[in-house]
Amino acid sequence: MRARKTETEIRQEQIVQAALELIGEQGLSALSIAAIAERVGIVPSALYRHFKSKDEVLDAVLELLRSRLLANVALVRQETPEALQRLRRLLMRHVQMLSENRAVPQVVFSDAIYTGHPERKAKVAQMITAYLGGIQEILEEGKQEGTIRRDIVPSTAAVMFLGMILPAAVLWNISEGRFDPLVHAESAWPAFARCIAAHR
Amino acid sequence: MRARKTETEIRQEQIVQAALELIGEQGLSALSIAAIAERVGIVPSALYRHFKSKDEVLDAVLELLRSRLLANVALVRQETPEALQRLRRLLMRHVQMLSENRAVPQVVFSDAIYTGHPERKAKVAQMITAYLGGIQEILEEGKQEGTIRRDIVPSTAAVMFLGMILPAAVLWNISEGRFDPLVHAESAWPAFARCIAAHR
DNA sequence: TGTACATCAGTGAACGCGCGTTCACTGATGTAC
DNA sequence: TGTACATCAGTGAACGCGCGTTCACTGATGTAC
Repeated sequence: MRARKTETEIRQEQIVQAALELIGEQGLSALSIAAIAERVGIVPSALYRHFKSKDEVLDAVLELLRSRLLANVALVRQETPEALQRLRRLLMRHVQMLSENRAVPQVVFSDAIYTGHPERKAKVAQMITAYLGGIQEILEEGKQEGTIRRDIVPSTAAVMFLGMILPAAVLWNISEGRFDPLVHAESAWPAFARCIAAHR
Repeated sequence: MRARKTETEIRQEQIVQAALELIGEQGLSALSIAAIAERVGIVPSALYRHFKSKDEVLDAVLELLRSRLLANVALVRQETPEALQRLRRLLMRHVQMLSENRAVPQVVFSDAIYTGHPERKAKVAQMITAYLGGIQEILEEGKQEGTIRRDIVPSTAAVMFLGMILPAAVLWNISEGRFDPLVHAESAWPAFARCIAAHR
């Protein structure tokens, strides 16, 4: 059966979305042009009408993840002015993003996306650095407000913040969903907050 | 040039070691039988005198990593009796292990080692669970000693402990070594310790 | 309103490369006599 | 001490499979007249 003819722009979105889902389900290493095409409902060679190569698809996937990741930081800044509240919400948002989008950690962790592509590795590095930068900024502001301890080093605390998310993502992935990142985040947050909050 | 004939037992060790190094340098997805053989100094087909398949090599690599990882926990228990000191040393040991052995995170994070191999995924899961279990035990004992806060949930704190290591490993990897896990660990530890230590 | 034409996404066959794996053969090493 | 033999690790050629990619052709869709 011949697939309905569809504009390139729409097909590109469908392709990136399909790739994202497949990465989340089976990991990046199992991602193939054939699988993407099948999910979109076209034949593998038809995909090349919309992307020049598999690499271009991966770049587009990366770009989508980047925008979603950084959107969370901006969103949280708008939601509430207080540093600790912002971080708490960011944590919850991020953890929720995980369950909706298993692809995030799969891509960040994957070596396949890097090897032989230094510029792509740099892009992921930049993406994570930007995210950490956002967290650091919130921490800095909190220090000035007086809600965050003075002796907290923002760059360290930002990485520790990631430490509530990354291991949870790994465990969730490896335990076939038995480990619940949301439960962990809710349990870890009070300890983390106590750790960085100024004494009342 | 023909390679010197060598006992299977020795060659197996060489092969596993070579695989471990290659994974650390280039990632699991770039690991090939040809590359392993070249590093050992034999021809690809000769590798099959010592291992039945690439999967068997990977299993052996995994087993080696498992034993090294868990050895750290046992070692630290012997070194010192006090819970906080044990954790501190475990952290330092683990971080140092990272710099000597980039393969650890590469394997744990890789999806390629799992896809289509549920029993191997289970093995990694078990390996991480055992490691976390060791940390939990130390925490439990610390609570009984009175050096660790009563309201700390050991399972949560154990995952947070991993949170000082995993993100550091990712950042180290992605930043091409610019981010230093050891520096991070030393900066993060006081905050973590304050977070879980009982008030004096 | 109807017809001819241009555009471009979809198709299936085929190609080529990388890579794990097999196999018949080689030759080094240790052992039996 | 010397010779014949068994064992088994090493070799290179070849195979087959998966997968990304190309290409000539098809046919749906929208536009010009």
